[in-house]
Amino acid sequence: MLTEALYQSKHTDRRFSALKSASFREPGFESRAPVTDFPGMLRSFDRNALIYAENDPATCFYRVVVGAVRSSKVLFDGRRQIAAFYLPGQAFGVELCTKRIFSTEAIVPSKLMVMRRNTLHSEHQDPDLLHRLYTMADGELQRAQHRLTLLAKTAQERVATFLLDLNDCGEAGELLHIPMPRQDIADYLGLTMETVSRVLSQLQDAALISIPTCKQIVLRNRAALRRRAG
Amino acid sequence: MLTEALYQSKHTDRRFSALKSASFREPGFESRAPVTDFPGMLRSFDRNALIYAENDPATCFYRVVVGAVRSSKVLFDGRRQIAAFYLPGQAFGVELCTKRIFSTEAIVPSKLMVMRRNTLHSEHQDPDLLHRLYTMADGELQRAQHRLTLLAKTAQERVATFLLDLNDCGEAGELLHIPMPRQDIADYLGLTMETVSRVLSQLQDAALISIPTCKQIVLRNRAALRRRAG
DNA sequence: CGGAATATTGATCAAGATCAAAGCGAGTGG
DNA sequence: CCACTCGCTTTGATCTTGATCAATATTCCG
Repeated sequence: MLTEALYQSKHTDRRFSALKSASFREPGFESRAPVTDFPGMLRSFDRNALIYAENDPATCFYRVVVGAVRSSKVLFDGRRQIAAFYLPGQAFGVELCTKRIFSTEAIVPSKLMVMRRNTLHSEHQDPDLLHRLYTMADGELQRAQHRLTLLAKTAQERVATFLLDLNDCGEAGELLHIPMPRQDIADYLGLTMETVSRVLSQLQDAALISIPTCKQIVLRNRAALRRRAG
Repeated sequence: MLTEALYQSKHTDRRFSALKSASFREPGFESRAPVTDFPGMLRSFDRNALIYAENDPATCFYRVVVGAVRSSKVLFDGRRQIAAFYLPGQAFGVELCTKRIFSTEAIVPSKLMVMRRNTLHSEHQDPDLLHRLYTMADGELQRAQHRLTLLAKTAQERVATFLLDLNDCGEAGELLHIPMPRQDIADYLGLTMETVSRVLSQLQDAALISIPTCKQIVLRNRAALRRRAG
């Protein structure tokens, strides 16, 4: 199944109109990074729309302008592992492989800058571009390796780590906007939805955070949170 | 603390003699990849010798010629997460970062090809080399992301995955040589030593593997093992 | 042969999963 | 405008997996 951006383009209009609906406004997820240095086409994706699927040829890479994206893989029996979340300003799909290993989906209605990779197979001609791709892949590697330490951590530590990481890549403020549902967080951390929810409640009881709505979390005591993150 | 290869060189002679001892012979871990295409110095490291430490400046990258290497990180309370193992033919330390995020150590007496990175900051001059570095970092990324799926897996699945992965990067034969102790496997998979040992025994009882000695495992039924790997 | 390090096996315990029910909130239609 | 519904979240009760604690067995050395 080919689901790369070209396929998506058939539905762009419908999706774009969906984007304009009132429900789209996601405070805290406006574009923060300059996108002008990233030539390509702007495309819109509905909530849960597939951006590319496992085994698709890797013809494009992407940068989130507005919204949020998850990359994931489903095991034979339905368990799902989320490999990464991408927020505005972050690039993804920069791996050098020809076939996608994870599929990616929009978590909320999102706008992505899409760049075709075959315009990049002139990579050898443009060491600068090559270097930038390498740098992006390297960032991805750093984050993946950082996440491997989750294997050694408890549920509390995993959730605390998640909140702090999300805080680092979002704005500096104490109010965190959580674009993804609890199930996504669970599949990202290797826990169940229920455990994530329980741990968040515990952290609230301990006055480390507060949860005004389930999509908003206030970090009340980042130092203590960092201590619990291991 | 600076522990890059230059520091190590002080001890090279002593280590090299250790390497020559009879105990060094590690069947199945001879050099399999050509190293001639990898200019650099050959250095020897004792068992458990530090190759570089967390926070060291990243001045070199490496390729295993003989032996086995682990890269790891220790949490504040002593828990350890192993990020990767490197076997003969595999390169490591190719991240673009300036400071090391993980430390690396020789698991058994090892010989490494060491290449200084500052000879590489002429990267822009050599797009071919840049491309090769990118390719290596990309391989590292693939493996790290693959390993993230461990978070969703049970102990049996983790151990089965480990055995198959080790088999993939070793020779084609059914006899697997395990250079690392059980504790390393445990810290790699996010389990305890005891659980690793128990699961291996279970797999042996189920006739999927046999364990002639604790450093040797025979894969008796790879298809079934793959099924258990999730 | 002997002793230290590493591995295996057993018994118990606890963290997190599972199963189940209730609560909440946003969008829909009467 | 309110009630209804559907999807998501929270909370509770119980169970299972893997951790922990402890003893024994191997292996690898000098």
